[in-house]
Parts: sequence; C-alpha cells; structure tokens
Amino acid sequence: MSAVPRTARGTRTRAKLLQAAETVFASVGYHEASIVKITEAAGVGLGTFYLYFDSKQAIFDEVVEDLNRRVRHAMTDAARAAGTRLEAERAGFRAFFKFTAEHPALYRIIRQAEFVSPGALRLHYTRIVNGYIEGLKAAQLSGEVREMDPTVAAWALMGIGELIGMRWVLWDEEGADPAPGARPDVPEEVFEEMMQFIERGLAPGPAPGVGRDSSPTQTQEGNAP
Amino acid sequence: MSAVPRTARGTRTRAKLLQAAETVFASVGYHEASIVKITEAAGVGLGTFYLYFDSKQAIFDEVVEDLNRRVRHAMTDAARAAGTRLEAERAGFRAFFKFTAEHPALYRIIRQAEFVSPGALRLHYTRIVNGYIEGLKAAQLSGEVREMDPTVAAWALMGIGELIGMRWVLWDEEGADPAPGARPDVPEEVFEEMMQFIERGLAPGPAPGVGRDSSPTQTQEGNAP
Amino acid sequence: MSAVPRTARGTRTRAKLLQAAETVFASVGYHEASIVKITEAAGVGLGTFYLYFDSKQAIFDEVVEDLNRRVRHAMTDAARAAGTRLEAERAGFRAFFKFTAEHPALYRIIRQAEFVSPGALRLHYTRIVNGYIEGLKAAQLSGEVREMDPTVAAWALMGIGELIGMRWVLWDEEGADPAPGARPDVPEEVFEEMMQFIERGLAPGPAPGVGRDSSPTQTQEGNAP
Amino acid sequence: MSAVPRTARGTRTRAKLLQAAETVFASVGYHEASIVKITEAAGVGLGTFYLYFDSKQAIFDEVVEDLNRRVRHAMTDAARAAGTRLEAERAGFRAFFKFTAEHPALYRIIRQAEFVSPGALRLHYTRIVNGYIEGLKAAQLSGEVREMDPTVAAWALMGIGELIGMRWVLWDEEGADPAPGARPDVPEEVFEEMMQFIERGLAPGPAPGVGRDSSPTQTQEGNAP
DNA sequence: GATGAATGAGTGTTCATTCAT
DNA sequence: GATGAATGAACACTCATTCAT
Repeated sequence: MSAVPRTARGTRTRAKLLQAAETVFASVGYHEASIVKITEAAGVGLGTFYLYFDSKQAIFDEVVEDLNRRVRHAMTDAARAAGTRLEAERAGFRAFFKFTAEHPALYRIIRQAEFVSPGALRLHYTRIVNGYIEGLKAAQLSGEVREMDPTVAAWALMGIGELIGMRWVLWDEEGADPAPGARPDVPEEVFEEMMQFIERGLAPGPAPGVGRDSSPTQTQEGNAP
Repeated sequence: MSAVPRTARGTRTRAKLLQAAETVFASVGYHEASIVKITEAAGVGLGTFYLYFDSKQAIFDEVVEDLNRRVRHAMTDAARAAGTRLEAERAGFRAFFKFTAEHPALYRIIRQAEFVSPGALRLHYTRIVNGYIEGLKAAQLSGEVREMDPTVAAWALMGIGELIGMRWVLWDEEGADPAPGARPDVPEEVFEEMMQFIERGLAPGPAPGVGRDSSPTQTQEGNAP
Repeated sequence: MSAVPRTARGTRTRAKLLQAAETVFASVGYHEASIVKITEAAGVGLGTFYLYFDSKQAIFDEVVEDLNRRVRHAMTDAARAAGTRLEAERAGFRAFFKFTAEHPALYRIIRQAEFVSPGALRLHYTRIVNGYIEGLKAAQLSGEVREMDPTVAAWALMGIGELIGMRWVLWDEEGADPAPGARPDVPEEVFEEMMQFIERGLAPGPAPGVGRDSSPTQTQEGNAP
Repeated sequence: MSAVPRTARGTRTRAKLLQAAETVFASVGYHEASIVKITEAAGVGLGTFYLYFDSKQAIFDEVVEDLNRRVRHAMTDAARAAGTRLEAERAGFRAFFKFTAEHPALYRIIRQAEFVSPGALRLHYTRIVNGYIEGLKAAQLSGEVREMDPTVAAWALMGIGELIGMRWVLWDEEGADPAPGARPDVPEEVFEEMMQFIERGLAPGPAPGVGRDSSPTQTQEGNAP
C-alpha cells in the first residue's frame, strides 16, 4: 500500500521519484523503464518506491496527470496574459510548443498511454480539448469565431498542435532525436503558416467555396468509401 | 535467420502470421503481444514464427509497413476516383476514416512505434504527409489552394485527421473501446464541420483578419522531412 | 548487472550459488546445467542467480578460476611442507590427485572449457604449468634436475598428471563414473611407477641411450610423417 | 530409423555428412553445432540427415570413431616404417602431432565427449593406450624398456603427447587459435626435449636417485581399462 | 523512513526431430 | 533418395513486487 508522505523528507523523496519517472519514461518508454532505473535516477533505494506508489502503472498515471496539469496551466497562463482572442490563441500555441520542447516526456509518454493507461490518455486529451472548447465558445459569443461545432474545431486544433509539434519540436531534420535540452521551438515561419491556417478555418464570414453551396452543415449522408 | 517461403504452403503460413500479428498488436499492444499469442492466433506452432520472421521487432516493422501501404492506397484510390480537388480531399479523408475503423491496428500500432521502432513511425507519417504535399502543390498550381507552405498544411491536415479519427472512430461515447467490428464511422456532421474548417483554411482569397496584415507569409523551403 | 553482495546474507547466497554451480557443472556438464538446476541445488530462487552473476558463462568462469586457485594452493601447500625437491614433487602430485578425487569438477569442467571459455582454459593450464616451471628452474639451479627446457618438462608433467588422474581417479574399472565421494585415490603402485618415470626423465646424468648419440638437442630436422 | 545407404549416391551423401560433421564439431563444438549447420556444410537438405543418422549423438560417436581409427592408423603406419623401437616411438609421436595439426577436430571433439558420449571418450583413449602398451611390452621383452608397468607408462606417454600437442599445435603464441590449416607442427627443439624426457623415463638401468632404493616397483596386472 | 535481497512468472528465441511431398 | 515446413520442449534472462532488517 502506498502512503502519503508524513514528513518533509518523505515529501521530498516522493517528488524525486516523480521527477525521475518523468525523465525515465520519456527517455526509454514505459516498458523499458524499470523501477530500478527510476529509483536509481531518483537516488533512492528500490524498496522506497513502494512506499509512495502502488505500482509502476500508478506512478505512470500520476506523471501523466502532472504533465497534463502543467501543460494546461502553461497554456492558460499564456492565454490569460493576451489581449484579443487571436492573441490568446497564438500565445496558447506558443506555450504548448515551448512546453513540448522542454518536456518531450509529454508526447512520448502520452503516445504510449494508449495501452498502458487508456483512461489517462483520454483524460489528457479531453481536458485540453475542453479548454479549447471554452475559449472557442466565448469567441463565438463575441463573434470572433464563426458558428461551428466548437468540439470539432477543438479536436482539429489539438491535432494540428500535436503533429506540428511532433514534426518540428521533437524531430530534427534527419528524423533523429535531438540532444536533450537542444530541442528547437517551432520555426517562426511554420508557426505563422499554421496560425494563418487556423485563423482562416475559424474566421466568420462566407465560406470561400466558389462553385459550391456554402451552407455549412448536413448536406451529405452517403459514406462514399 | 528468417527465410522467404519457398512453397505455397509456406507463403500461406507467413501471411497468416502477418495477419495474426496485426490483430494481436492492435488488441493488446506490442509489449503484451507475445509470440505465443501471435502463433496461436495464426494457428501455427511457436517455432514456425521464426521460420519467417527474425524477431518480434521484425514482424512489427513489417506490419507497420503493410498497414502504411494499405492506408495510402486506400486514400489515393479514393482520391483518384474523385473529380475536383475538393472531392478528392473529401474522398481521401473518408477513406482514411474508413480504414481506421476497419483497421484500428493502424492507430494503436503507430502510437506505440515511438519506442518500438522509431524509424517505422517516422516513415509512416512522412509517407502520408508526402502524399498530402503532392496533392496540395498540384492544387496550388491550379489556384484551388492559396499560396502557403504545403508542408505545414500537410502536417496540419494529418493532425486533424489523426485526432478527429481518434476521437470519433476509436473512442465510443464513454471513452471505452467499442467491440471490434462495431466501430462507427465519423458522424456526418462532424465530417462536414471538419471539411469546412479545412476548406476555409486552404482557400485562396484575403485573410479574414480585421486589424491584421493579411498578406500570407510565404517561407517555402525544402523542409519536407 | 551482477553485484557484489552488500550484506552477510548476500555473501552467503553467492557462495551457495558458486558451490552449487561447481557440483552441477561437474555432474551434468556446462550445457546440460541450467540456471534452474543450479539455483535449485543452491536452494535459492531463480532470479537470485542474476543478483550475483551476469550470466551462465560468468559463473562458469568464476568456478574455473576458483578451482584453479584451490588446486594450486593445495599443490603448493603440500610441496612447501616437503623437504627435498623430490619430496616436494611427490607431495604436489599427491595433492593434485587428492584434489581431483575430491573435486572431479576440476577435470570435467576444464575439459569443457575448450569451447565454453577458451580463455579460462588456457589460464588454468598456464598457471599450473608456471608453478611447475618455477619449481623446475629452482631444482636446475641446485643440480637436482638436468639442464632441459623447463617449459617442455612442465607441460609433460602436466600431461602425465592429467591422464593418470583421469584414468585412475575419475574412471572406475568398468569405465563408469564412481559414486560421488567414493572416488579412490591413485593406487600406490601406480603412483610409484609414475614417479619413477618422472624422476628418471628429469634426473641429471648421461642419457641412457645405448647405441645412440647422446647429445641432447638439435639433431634431427626432417618431419618424418 | 537411419539406414545404410543402398546406392552409390547414398554412400556419397553419407560421407559428405560425416565430413561436414567433423568440420562443424571442430569449429564450433558439439553444442553449437546444429543439424542445420551440418547439412548446410554438407550441401544437403535438412531432412536428409535423418536418412543416415539416428541423432546428433549418433553422428558424433561415428565421427569420434572415425578420427580414432585414422589417428591410430597414422601412428602405427609411421611406427611400422621405422627400424628401431626408439625410431618407431619418435615416428609415432610425430605422426600424432601431424594428425593433430591437420585434424584439430580430434582434440576439440574428444575434450567435449566427456559429457556428450562418455563411452566414446574412453574407447578413444584406451584404444590408443593399448597400442602404446603393446609396443612397450615388446620393447620390454627385447630389453629396450625397463621393467615397469606398461599401462602406467602408456598413460604417461598419452598425457605427454596430449598436452604437448595442445600447447604447441593447437595454441599459438598468444593463446589464440591459429587460422585453420596454418597450424604449425611442434617445434623441433620441443620435440627433441620431449623425446629425451621419455627416453630417460623408459630406459633400463639403475634409477638415478641418490639416497633411494632403486629397485623398480613392479605391479604388473591387467589394468588396461 | 529507507533499503536491497529474494522471488518466480513470463518472455523471446533455439533446435533436434518428424513427416508430407 | 531427398527435401524443408512444422513443431514444442527447453533455456537464459528480466523485472515488478514483497518483506525482513
């Protein structure tokens, strides 16, 4: 049975383990990460691990939870400081990429969660998406974003951020992993192009289709396979 | 050393193993998938596996390769049958979601590849992205898509497809895995909203920003990974 | 990675494993000796093995090293207690046969080392031979042994001891393995004959050849096959 | 069930397998030698092996038998061509070392036989030793060899040949294995020293011991194993 | 609170042997 | 006579977890 630490020393030990687990999970993945590696990275004895966590799963979930909380705070903090909705959006994405560069664990861990902890995976995405949805709804009320299903838009934004981040933050030009700490941010031009794409996708006004009926919904039903 | 089968029987056995591996990897993930599970699913003896594959890694790579080839064919076949660029795009996305529904292995396996076979992961994404890039470049020449960096657009599209697919094809409403074979396609309204978003993002014409400079930033350079 | 034990309990466990390995290697040979057999013989869990040894090879090498050290100590201790060179030699051989009888593992393990651990094999022989060489050189200085290449003599002595030991200590009359613990020593008459042979081979004085040129070296060069 | 070949083709196939087995056993040892390796070396199909041999053990025994027969023939042929007893002995040893250089399989295989096929091991040694015994007995009758137990002398000779051969034929100066085919013969000086040692050990005449009783202990009895 | 020795179920992989063709 | 696909028992080794100190 794991326990909540009862002393300051215990609190420190627990934090060291959590930090070590993030690092180890990020660098070798969940399955290659052994408790021994984590405790060695944390500088504590093997048995100490089970004083604070019930299992490898449990610390994984907690790492995911932790990263999720931190990335959301980073994003909302950045957005809050911005003036317009547009600026908030840009600030949010910038914060997201910055966090990704600083915490590659986020990506790498999340992508493994599919089988390790499906619940944690879904919670992670849903929470971030919910943040987008809130922002989009507010922007729709003020007319800055067109009338569309904010949930769909939110998942689209999430996807854009995810793959742009993966491509430009986590991969180097050769497709190899950059040295830790040397991860570049998304290049400015790429960021700009991405924001243009998003802005146009969300902007109010007539659909740009030329020879097309522009009524936005429910026109088609056959699944052309 | 694995070998290429020299008889029809051998060819059949190898194919059974590949099929079984796709199923097993998709349902329990790479690490939980044991060779025993795969051979049992294939209905062959354990040792038979090593007649055709050098290792668990090797069959994983081959499954990824195979799925990648099939999803790209599904997408390009669908697109080819379409008339306009717009229809081609829609057809491609539909084919992608359909394939995802029929082969959840694609997603589930790819997301694990990060640590199991990083090379396979990157190859998978870049191949699909390259397909998008080709299409976008052609559409830019004919004026259907605005002047933007097609690589950025391609990764954005990839991300949108990935997360919309994950959310509406792979998850059910409760966030649990639907029964195999019962995976729904992306709901029509969602698909329509998504396409609207993409269309607006790519469409030529002035940027909708009010107080912003609307000249599209153009930083075209070879950054196709 | 194996580790040096940090506690008295660990030290005991490691010693039990080493002892068990000697027994198991001696009775069934390296290849038939499984880690399970060794740990069962040692009365510890399977996984415990890998706490103290990196691999089956590693414990084999250590057993060889250990036996080598012990047989050399047995021989030199016996020889040291003797008065004359001749007595020392006899005492050394007796100690060697006694050790062989008590540790059939020595022979049986060494003979397998050819492929399992060639380095260990050569080290074993070389060390013992070097001991002989030292003794022979000293005896040459005092005139007790004739002027001959001590290295050749040493390997000859080693060979004599090896096969006499194999024949009379390890085999019973039927050529089967005696029950453990019941191994006889080399019979006194055989020992005496062997020593006579060695004494004469090493003794100073004219070569006994009757109708032969008695100059000791370099007379022949053709390799009559 | 293995079978005796009934056709010339079958006879050739069987011989190829035997030859391949000798090579493979010699180069990688019994346990690393797989049937696949042997059949590949022989250039025949895997299944063909079991047409001619019942098991891996069976072919091993036959290889040992074969090598044993050949080394004995090489030795006796060489000895027969010699004039005196002494020359016969020298010729026999030379033939033994030559055979060893050309067929390292002999040593390497024999040393493994301890556990693989104890019967084959003992048969090998006793057959050669019996040859020595015959020669020694004859030489005793003619007075060329002193009255000693010929069995003990024979095993001593066997041991000397075995270790001198191992040291100077099978090992190179660094203790590594020489390239196949490049094995040197025993250097002439070494050979000469060895023969001197043996000659003196066997020669008639008073024992060289100073303060010792020199009557040769004689315990002749049938102890040829 | 902290430790590390101990455990054994589980894994990937090899290979002697069988047998249908 | 010859082949090679198929098999499964067996093995070396890993690691999450427990527990005595």
